[in-house]
Amino acid sequence: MDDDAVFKALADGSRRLLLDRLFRNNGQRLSDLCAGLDMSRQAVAKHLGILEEANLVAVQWAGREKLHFINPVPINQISERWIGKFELPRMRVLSDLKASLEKKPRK
Amino acid sequence: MDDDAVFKALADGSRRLLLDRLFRNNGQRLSDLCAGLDMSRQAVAKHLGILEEANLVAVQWAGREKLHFINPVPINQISERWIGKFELPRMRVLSDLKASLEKKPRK
DNA sequence: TTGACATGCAACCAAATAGTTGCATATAAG
DNA sequence: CTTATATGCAACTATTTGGTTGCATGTCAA
Repeated sequence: MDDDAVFKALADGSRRLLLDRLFRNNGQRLSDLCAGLDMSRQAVAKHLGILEEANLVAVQWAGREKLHFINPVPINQISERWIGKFELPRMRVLSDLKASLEKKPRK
Repeated sequence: MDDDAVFKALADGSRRLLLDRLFRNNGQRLSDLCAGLDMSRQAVAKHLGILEEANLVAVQWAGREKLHFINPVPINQISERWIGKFELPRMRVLSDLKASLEKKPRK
């Protein structure tokens, strides 16, 4: 329900990239996710922590390895609750805009 | 196509609130949008500028009044291109997670 | 046990962000 | 014309954020 944490987590490109990677290959370790990322392990760990905090990533320990799994639920919630709000009446809004623009002379 | 600007714009609660307001009542002036917002007019103007930059808000001048209109297109693009990516294979990912968790003993 | 690997924690730093205030400009109204 | 309204621009500030480094802890393997 904390959509603020989700939106903030999604605001960073590195974090979106991490989600992309987990999407392609779920259940990776921290050190796997670091590979080729031009930033330190600790930076990646922080990003993953933020994603975890936003409940976008779930974690499972296996011995000394921390496995990361993507959790699509919060994204679906945003899509359904907030984005859907703008999707559904899309045509109405666009036609309102068109009408408003036509109400005024072009110049 | 600049999804980074859109995500960053959506990351702030005040800006999401402004979009909510425009959704309920499209084509408002800057000073309308300031009402009751516990922040200065200039702060609101900055937020609207960021939304405009991200193409989430379109603007039409009417004399000395600047009217703001919500633009749902970028949100739809995100929803379709990026969020849809996680929505579609939702079941597969969740069952992967379930399988992975069951692979390890609970404790 | 010893050493290598995987991760966590904390302090620190630079850049970006959200907000402020003050002043300028343009339009509408009296 | 004068005044009030609607907005813009710019400088400044505090907080947040994304990143670093150094060191500590825990687990696997030889």
